[in-house]
Parts: sequence; structure tokens; C-alpha cells
Amino acid sequence: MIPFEGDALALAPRLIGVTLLVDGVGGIIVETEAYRRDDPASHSFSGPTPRNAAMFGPAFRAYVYRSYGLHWCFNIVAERHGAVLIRALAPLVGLERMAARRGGPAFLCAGPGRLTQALAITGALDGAPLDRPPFEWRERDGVPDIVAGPRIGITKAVEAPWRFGLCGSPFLSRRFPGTSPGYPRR
DNA sequence: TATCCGATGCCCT
DNA sequence: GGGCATCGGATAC
Repeated sequence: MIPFEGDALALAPRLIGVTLLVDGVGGIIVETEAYRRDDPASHSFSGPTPRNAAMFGPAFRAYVYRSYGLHWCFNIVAERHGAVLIRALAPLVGLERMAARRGGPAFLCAGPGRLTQALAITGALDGAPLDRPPFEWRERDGVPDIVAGPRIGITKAVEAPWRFGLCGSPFLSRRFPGTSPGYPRR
């Protein structure tokens, strides 16, 4: 059962603290980004195409696309043709399988490309429903402290503070501006 | 700590 | 043919 709802901007912070498992491997979501339909940085901005078809289908399915030719990125399709990019997890279950897939124990899920590698998410899951295997969800226990800041790696709408993170987590892909330094960048 | 750069595939104009 | 919602290694300081 999927414990969430809403459009991309509501869903992105709502997912922080929720546990995601894929085929029994995963952890606690600590970093997300929201991409809305009318957002120049969103793949859905210019309308439906073969690549972004999942974003124009039912909400709460996967949108998986290839990034820079070699990485996969995993999104949750939200209501109103938006999506939430899952950027980092606090690894919790299946650490050895993640390390084997990653080629080492470091930075298992700190970044969208590393996360899909650790969880074995590929384009084969593009459009897949999230309320059945291999996906499994566990609701968070209360509302965590959440920080927000600009999104990473985009060239349009760079100022919108639609990146969300679990405050103080050492598993973020990068630290948030204005927070204390010391988090691993890579 | 910050910046640069190459690898690499494919979508979209 | 241009442009990426990235990563990891190298370089300079």
C-alpha cells in the first residue's frame, strides 16, 4: 500500500522519511526533488514524448529514464503530470547486495545514479505500478525535520527551492546551502 | 574544498 | 547535432 498522494511539490517533502524497498533492498528516503508539469526544468514541460510517457499516465507509477547516457534515474509520477526524483536513501536493508552492485561499500545511495545502481532499478521498470512488487513501502514514523534548497544539475528554473532533504542526514548526495558542512559530497 | 573533464546513449529540434 | 534531473577521477590550492 502506498502511503502518499498529491502533486509533485506536495509529494516531494512528503516522501522524506518514507522507507522504499525494491526487491527487498532499500532504505529511508532522505533526498528528493519536485518537477512540475509547468516547470521548465521538468521533462514533462514540453508535452508528451516517448521518453516521458509515464509522466502522462496514471500517478504513482515509476518514471525511469537514462541520464547522461549511462545512469538511470528513478522518479515517482505524481498527480498533475509531475514527478518526484528520488536522489538519496539512507541504506537500511540489503547492504551487501547494494555494495556488490555498486562495486564497493561507499556512497551506496547518495545520488540518483548511485541509488538506481544499488537498487537495480533500470528502464525495465519505467511505467511500473508502485503498489506491488518489486516495490514495497513503509510509512514514516512522524514528520521529520526537512530542509529545502535549489535543485541539482539543472540549467532552467535553477532558483526554485524544490529539493528537499532530511535535516542532518549524512546520506545526502550533497549538503544544502546554509547547513553545516561535513556531509560527503561524493 | 572547489572546479574541471571524459564517458556515454538517446531524446528531441 | 546539441544538450543533458550524473559519476568518478584528476588537478590545483
